[in-house]
Amino acid sequence: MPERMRIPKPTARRLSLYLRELNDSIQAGRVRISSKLLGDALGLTDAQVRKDLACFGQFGQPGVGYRAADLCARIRHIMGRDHGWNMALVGVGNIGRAILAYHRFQDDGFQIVSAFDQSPQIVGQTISGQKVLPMEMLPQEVRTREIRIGVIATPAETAQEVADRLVDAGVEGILNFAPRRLNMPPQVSVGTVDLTVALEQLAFEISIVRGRGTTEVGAKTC
Amino acid sequence: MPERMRIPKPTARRLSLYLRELNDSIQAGRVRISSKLLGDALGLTDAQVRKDLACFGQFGQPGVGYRAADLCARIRHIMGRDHGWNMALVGVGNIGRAILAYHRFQDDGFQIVSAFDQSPQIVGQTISGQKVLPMEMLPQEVRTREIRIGVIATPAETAQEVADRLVDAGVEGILNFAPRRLNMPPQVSVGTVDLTVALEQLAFEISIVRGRGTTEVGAKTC
DNA sequence: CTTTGTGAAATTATTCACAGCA
DNA sequence: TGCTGTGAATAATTTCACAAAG
Repeated sequence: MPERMRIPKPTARRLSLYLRELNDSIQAGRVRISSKLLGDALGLTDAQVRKDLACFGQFGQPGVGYRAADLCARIRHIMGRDHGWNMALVGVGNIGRAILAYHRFQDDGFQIVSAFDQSPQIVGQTISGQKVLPMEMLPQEVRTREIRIGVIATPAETAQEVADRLVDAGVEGILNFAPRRLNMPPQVSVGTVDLTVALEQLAFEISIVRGRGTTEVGAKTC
Repeated sequence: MPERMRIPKPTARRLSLYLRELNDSIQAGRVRISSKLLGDALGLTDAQVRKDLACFGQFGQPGVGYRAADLCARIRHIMGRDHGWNMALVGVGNIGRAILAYHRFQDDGFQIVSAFDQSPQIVGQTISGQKVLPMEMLPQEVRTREIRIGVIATPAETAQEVADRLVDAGVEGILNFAPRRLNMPPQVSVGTVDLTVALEQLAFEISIVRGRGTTEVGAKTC
């Protein structure tokens, strides 16, 4: 078997789903699991699951399936989930507060260890156990607390500036909740959670499902 | 030019981004806009932008570009954004409260008009101006308030059941914040916002960018 | 008989490149 | 010249289908 390869982006997205389903299955007492079973639970074909897993080597047994615990540990390691990730939150408004209060993150090994806000009214308050710090302390906090991920929960207008400051401070990745595309150097990874986009996509799908199968102007078969 | 066609899923995702950028550009006083300009702002090629827009007919002028206001109106209509969408929120915990407080939704034409919770402790409270109702009132509210979208912000365990009740009540689409795949009839559209998946993808990308370009076991060139 | 791993085929999406219009 | 619309080429992803292994 060859050695180096590139993981398709869709595969990377699904990895997270495999991990969750695997955890649930193990919790439920399952010891072995087949690509069919995994796929059915997630709405994927068995072939898809096998192709995805094959990216990381071969640890299934023909005729038997995968050992759930092994597979799970393997994927956890691949995804860097076998250790914790310290995160800094910037922007303690509505969304920021929800993120601070959302303890599932902690359970999953992602911990917000520092929170920042630009507003003097908010700095100094303690919210969900986090004392909100002024932006000036960002570089120092990233260094001393080994923060690797920045979470942006500011309005769109300040998102790019905050992102730049996070990168300067040394984070390796950014999770962006602001409805704005971030311009970042390629060595910094960016993930986006955009509620408006999610809603608009949904509205679009609904509009298509019902009534006009397309637009009324008509266009070619793309 | 032919008449019916199917919109590629990636195109549907980008439509939302075009709309936002177009709004910003118009706000900034721009009257005409080219595929190059739009693409640069969003990190896409000009060809990509043109191909996407071509799905809905042709309204660009060679040598000139698109009339920003026209294009914007066109996309708004296509996406069903030329009218409001009434939504029901189910689950008024951390995430639910954040969604209620997130007034950007309202600005964008998506309005939460009813909120529900299973817990007797929460039912009856007024949160961000919404009186929380018991689940029993769901069908009636969906009917009388013309609710078309259900937003699920419950724990994973109850998400499927809530989804079923929303569908029974008559919603056409569901926005799911619970970390669980929903099994739905095909005529109901589902959008998912999954924070853990977003974070894990980010962690995965970071792990790959630095150090090992792949896993140490090595696999084939997928 | 079941299920993996995987080439080969099919499908889907993106980029190229250029004719034609302003 | 600048820019759209689009067929043709390319690239990426998924599905098929089957040999080999338990």
